[in-house]
Amino acid sequence: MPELPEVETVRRGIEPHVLGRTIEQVTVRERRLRWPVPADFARRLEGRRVRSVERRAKYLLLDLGEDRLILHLGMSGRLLVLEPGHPLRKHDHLDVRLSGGVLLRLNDPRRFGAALLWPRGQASHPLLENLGPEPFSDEFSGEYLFELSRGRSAAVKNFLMDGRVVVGAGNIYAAEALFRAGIRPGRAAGRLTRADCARLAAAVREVLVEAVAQGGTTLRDFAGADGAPGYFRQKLFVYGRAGEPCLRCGTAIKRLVIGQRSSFYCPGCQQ
DNA sequence: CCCGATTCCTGTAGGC
DNA sequence: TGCCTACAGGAATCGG
Repeated sequence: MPELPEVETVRRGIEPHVLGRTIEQVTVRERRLRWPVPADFARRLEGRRVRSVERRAKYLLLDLGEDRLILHLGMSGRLLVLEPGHPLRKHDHLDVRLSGGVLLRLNDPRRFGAALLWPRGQASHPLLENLGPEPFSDEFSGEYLFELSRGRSAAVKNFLMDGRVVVGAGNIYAAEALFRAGIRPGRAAGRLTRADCARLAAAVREVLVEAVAQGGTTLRDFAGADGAPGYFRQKLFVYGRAGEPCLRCGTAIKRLVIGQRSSFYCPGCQQ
């Protein structure tokens, strides 16, 4: 389930292999991703040089000059760096062959991912224009969370996972950040105190930094560009641990459904 | 604007 | 062994 740390891990994994290289051939085997891959996708990529590899929220952005390539891994997407001619596997939807014998391959069983183009002439892209701040930016702070959450009745976990509030936190890291901040996931966002928000903003940054350092979290599907799993799973305090003792206080971790998603928390550590 | 429910999709796990 | 169902979830979209 690629959240910010997983996408950043993929970005770091592909950057040294694709930066500065020229796209020689593009193969689209399946256009039906989250949105259809544009009909002229291959034509607009071929011959372009990769000028930068960046990440915004959970999107990968490759600057190709005339266009920026937007890639999203959905929840089962993998972006692998391979050698040309690597055997095809099921759900290998997209191949980008670059100079120097590099093959960038998108595999995505659930097809929630996306491969789109953002023409240079357009100032913004609809998918990117309403995104909130990056969690590591100065804009994202306890005070920011406090002000934005006033009057909001939504559960703080949903608030945290709302990309208009802050980007990058999905189900796993929202749960872990709330644990570290000592806040129950079902609490109304508007009832958080200033101190709660300060701890929460710090916890979000902390958990994401640590997860990036571990190469992300692999539960089942996720792999970096080299196919290796992430190791943050070993550092999860609550996610997926319903019924198990809290690593901090020993109380049994509880699971409840918030916003149609499993949520996990420690009744002892979180109020 | 805000919020909750629904929707897309396939692999996997659990029940019988 | 095989069939069925529930579940996993990023995030757009829709209805209230």
